[in-house]
Amino acid sequence: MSQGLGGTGSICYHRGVTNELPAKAATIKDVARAAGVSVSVVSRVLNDGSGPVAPDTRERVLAVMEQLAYRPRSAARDLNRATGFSVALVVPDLTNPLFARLADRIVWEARARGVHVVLMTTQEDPYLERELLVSLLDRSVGGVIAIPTGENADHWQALRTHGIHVVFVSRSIESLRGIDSVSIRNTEAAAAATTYLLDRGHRRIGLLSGPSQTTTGSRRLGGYRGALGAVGIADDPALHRHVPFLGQAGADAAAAIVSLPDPPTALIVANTAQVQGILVRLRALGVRVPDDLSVIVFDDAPWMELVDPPLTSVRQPTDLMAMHAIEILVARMQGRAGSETRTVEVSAELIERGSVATRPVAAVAATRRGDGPQ
Amino acid sequence: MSQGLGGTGSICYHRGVTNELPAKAATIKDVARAAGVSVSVVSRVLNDGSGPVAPDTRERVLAVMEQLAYRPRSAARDLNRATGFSVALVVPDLTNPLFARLADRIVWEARARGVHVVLMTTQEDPYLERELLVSLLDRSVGGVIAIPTGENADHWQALRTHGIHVVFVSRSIESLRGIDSVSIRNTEAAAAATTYLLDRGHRRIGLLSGPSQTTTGSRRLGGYRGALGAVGIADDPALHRHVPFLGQAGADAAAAIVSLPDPPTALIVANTAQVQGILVRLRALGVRVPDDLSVIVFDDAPWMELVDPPLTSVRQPTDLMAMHAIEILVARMQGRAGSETRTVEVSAELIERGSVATRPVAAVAATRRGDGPQ
DNA sequence: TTGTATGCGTTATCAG
DNA sequence: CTGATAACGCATACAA
Repeated sequence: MSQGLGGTGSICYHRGVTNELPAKAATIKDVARAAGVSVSVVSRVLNDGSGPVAPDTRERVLAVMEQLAYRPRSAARDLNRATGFSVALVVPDLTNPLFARLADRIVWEARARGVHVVLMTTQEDPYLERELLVSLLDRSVGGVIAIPTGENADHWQALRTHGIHVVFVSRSIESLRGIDSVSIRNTEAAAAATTYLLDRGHRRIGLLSGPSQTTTGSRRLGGYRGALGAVGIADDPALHRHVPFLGQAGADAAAAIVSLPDPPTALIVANTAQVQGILVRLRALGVRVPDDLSVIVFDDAPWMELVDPPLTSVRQPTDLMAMHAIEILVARMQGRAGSETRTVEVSAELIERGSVATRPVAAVAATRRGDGPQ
Repeated sequence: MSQGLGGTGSICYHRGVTNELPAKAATIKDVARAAGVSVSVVSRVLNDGSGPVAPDTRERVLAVMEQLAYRPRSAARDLNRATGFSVALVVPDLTNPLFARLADRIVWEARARGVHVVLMTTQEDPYLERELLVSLLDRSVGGVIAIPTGENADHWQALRTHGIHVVFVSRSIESLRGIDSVSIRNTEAAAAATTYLLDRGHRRIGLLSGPSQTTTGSRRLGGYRGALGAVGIADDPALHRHVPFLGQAGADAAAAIVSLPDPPTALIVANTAQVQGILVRLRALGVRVPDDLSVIVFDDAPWMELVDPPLTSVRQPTDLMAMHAIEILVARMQGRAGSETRTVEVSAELIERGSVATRPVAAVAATRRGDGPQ
């Protein structure tokens, strides 16, 4: 199945040139002296609008800073402010392409605003998450953008009490009113995916969602139920499973559902972290997609057009979400942004590919609103 | 092809409960007063081995800290040290699964050692990279782990001159001796992949690698050439392309190579960032894999077993690389780790799946070493 | 417009 | 074992 490459030993140490010694960095005082001014003046040219500085003086100071390769020390500046100007990004893990994309864009947007991002991963573990939140109490960051596990409501509150702003992305915590959040319209997205399947003749539709304590888990279930109810289909509990994000519970649930006495003809995989595992299991089970089972997955990824069949998916506007999140957070850190909490919801998009088949069912309700493929 | 979900407007603001006011955090002085001791004592219990403290005194102080929810302020601590104890992680982008995995593991390993990691992405842009490196001169971090673009050798040096340690991962910079690095054995891995194809009867083998100024680009080409030369095959320049990491140059190059008068029967995609695009293009061109063209890709990803056919790939031990990188960096930041630079090279692994066909070529050299599938 | 002095929270150096 | 006190590098009232 696999073979090692490049020899037997897996590690090799190689000794090379010697490291050189560090030099002593210039301080604001050095600059002041070299420029023949006081530290206050230097400080003022550093923070542009903080006070009057004669044009030529500024020029001179700037030159000296350049020549001395002076860089203001962040630790010293932060000591005066209430908190640092960095933000923490707390995500479950980076192996999930959705989270990786979100992180990528958030880092990008943050850089554009001059703020550093310290990255932390919870691995979906509430205990680990709690530790991370506690470590953030050192005020090294001025705010946090997070995809929360769903637990630790008290610790999230504690952060805010300590003056550290919080913005939830993708998921949020229901019991925690008063925290800004950015996400897709989960209810509507799930409802639309369900309706899409209904429109194509499917009547028994399965749903694999995230844990019920996450908003993505509960709301997507809500949307699914709503769409089903709208056409008078009773919710069959056997067709739905809340599965954890990690582990193979998703695959197991998929296997269980397709082996039901009266199996579904379509399946919505609303647990982003589980689509890989579920698809692999379905394949192993010999379930043909879409002939035996139509499939729609959350969320979209580049490889989905390469698999057989190409996957129909719900794509989330990660760029937009990242932008809103960082924008809100920075606004809060700078004191602007009003006192009311902001809840931004953006639309997801259904990407039609080949994993959904049309069922030749008796009578497809002809009274459905016309939101089919364009 | 796609449809919006959840209504027309894409954004929706929702006003909710009011944010509450931040409280003033306790300082070491507050703790000292409340515990009836001096700040020195509190400082000592904070940094465990820094001085003698009576057992019961410690107990009392600890209790007060707990009760006051005291958290030492990082900015203040850092002001004394030479640099902060965080590290920066500089990667091209997180949409590349390899880099995302690396980042995930590095963050994990870092947390285990109590160090924060600030994430930065270069988007493969040398100018952007330079800006980032300059911003690091504020000594907010004590070290950097990076996948360098290949340029900015001077700026990397500058960092070290300012006392900030650097460890390269995956790629390194040839001209920069004296910087620690961790990577796979690129030459050997590429040679092994090439040999694997040779063993299966392929004689015209194409290679799509990264830019020549990156070590992954140059060394993989070296390994490929070496393997070819070892069996007396002349290197045909038409079969090899250095392509940038971003953009569709990879797809274009693939298209060009397969439409050659005498096209290759196998292709090694050694540019990790380009495999998606190249595969999509090949499919669009109607090139059947592996019937028309055998394919081996760097690096492995979970979805590769889902595509048709499942992709044979070279997997990199990201966990191991992450561990070595952070270990070396932390060692340097703590002053341990000798003066000679460390170059760690780990083995990659060939994952055999279905994208390589055996060619019924006249005479497959029977004198090859037996490193076939196990 | 510029300089002086003080504070930010912690660590480290000493003397008790 | 404990407690003053001086850095650490920068920002900022306030005085000149």
